[in-house]
Amino acid sequence: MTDRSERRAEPLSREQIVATAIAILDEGGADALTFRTLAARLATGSGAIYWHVADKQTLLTAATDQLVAQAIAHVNGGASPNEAIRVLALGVFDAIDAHPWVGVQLANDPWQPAVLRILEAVGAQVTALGVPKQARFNAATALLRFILGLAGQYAVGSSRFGGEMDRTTLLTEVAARWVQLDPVEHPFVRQVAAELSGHDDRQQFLAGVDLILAGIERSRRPTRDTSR
Amino acid sequence: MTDRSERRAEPLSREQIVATAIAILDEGGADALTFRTLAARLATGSGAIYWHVADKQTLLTAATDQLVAQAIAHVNGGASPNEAIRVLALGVFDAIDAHPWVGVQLANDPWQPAVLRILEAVGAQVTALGVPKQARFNAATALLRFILGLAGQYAVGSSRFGGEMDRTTLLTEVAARWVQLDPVEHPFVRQVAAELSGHDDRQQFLAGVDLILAGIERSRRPTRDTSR
DNA sequence: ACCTTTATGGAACAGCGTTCCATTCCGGCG
DNA sequence: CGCCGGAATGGAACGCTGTTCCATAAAGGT
Repeated sequence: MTDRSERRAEPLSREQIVATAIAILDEGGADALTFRTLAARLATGSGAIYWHVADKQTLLTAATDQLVAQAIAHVNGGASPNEAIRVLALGVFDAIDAHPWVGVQLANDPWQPAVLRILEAVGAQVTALGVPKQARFNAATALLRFILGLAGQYAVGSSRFGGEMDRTTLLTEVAARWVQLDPVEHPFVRQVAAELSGHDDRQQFLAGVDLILAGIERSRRPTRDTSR
Repeated sequence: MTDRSERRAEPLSREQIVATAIAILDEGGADALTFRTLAARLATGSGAIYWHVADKQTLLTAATDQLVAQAIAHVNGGASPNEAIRVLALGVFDAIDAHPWVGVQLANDPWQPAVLRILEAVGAQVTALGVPKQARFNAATALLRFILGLAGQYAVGSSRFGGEMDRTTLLTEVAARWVQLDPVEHPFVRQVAAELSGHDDRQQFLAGVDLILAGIERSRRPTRDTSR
């Protein structure tokens, strides 16, 4: 335009932009982050952001990677591999629980750095478990897919209901919808609805991890398979 | 505007709209479907579609539900529960393989009818497996989450690369990127990259399912857990 | 002193989902 | 038979998005 104010006191930086993006996402969910709200919060124009960040996808990927990295940084305890995997999985779980938009992001781009980070950590523990080399990839990706499946599960809690209700009321509402389903077409879901409202997501998640761990252990010491 | 042509020969219907949406999605991927392209293909205006379909999310949910229903309709064979679960899982796998946008959709909304359908079918087989009542929910959702994790995995193959390359070249490209990673930070992923390009997604998926099935079976006949 | 590079921020653009509304037709009622 | 309310249509318009463009400004090298 006509006159232009002087250059900003504190210059923009990629770190600052990512941090502000995380703050907006935490406050308002996945939909709250736009380049305009971001620019407003940073007291700049949307164009300036593009000098530091290629596009929105890159920004989301960077934000996700940062939180996941924090979440799984403290895993290398001296515990057993099984226990390390539980700690690792719960770390990701808690990160998604605290920042539901991370779940959306993890589910939507399976080869982003954050996912690689999780796969790497899982793979290390699977290796430590003594799983033979050819089976490691399958075992690690099975665990990874289970964790990312959770990510999708949580995606809705924030995006669909806008973070306005907490997890318990959400589950109760879903359970209420499930009981009203057709008993002929959905007997199992109906039956299981009762457990839904009172259950603990964290515990259920851990049970799933243990199920896979049991499967890994069992496949390492094969017994006769009576089911085939 | 001034003059208005007569009413259309064949009236619109929800079924027709969903079918056309599926066709567009199959041809151009998730991004190809807009209410404008849809209206153009139906030879109408975007506004008319809203009389039959509430919004885009509803349309996507309906399209996904239809394909998933087809995919798992023929499962109730007389085979063993384990085998039925494999057939079921592979049915979903193949549906996502044939229509990658279904993967995106399944991953993004965990409580849509299509997901309920899968959970119901899985739950029925888990019940038939003889899993005790309290453990059924965990077992079924573990399988479900694994399948939905796959859904996310496939989401990118279509959305990021626009369906321009097939799965093999995509995997080769990912593998090539993985080998160039920092050996200190990503030893496992680097080591595993070699298996990635030559591997069979379907087989790996089935191996994961078997891993969980083994875990379910093992937890039904508990042995001493040496890992805790 | 100059000119290139880095950096900024606001305007502009194309496209999206959705809403609005004038219009058309059909079925039932007086 | 005439009419009229509501089902259905389709195109314009709205507000918003991610992204691009560009005039500007300071910093840095020579």
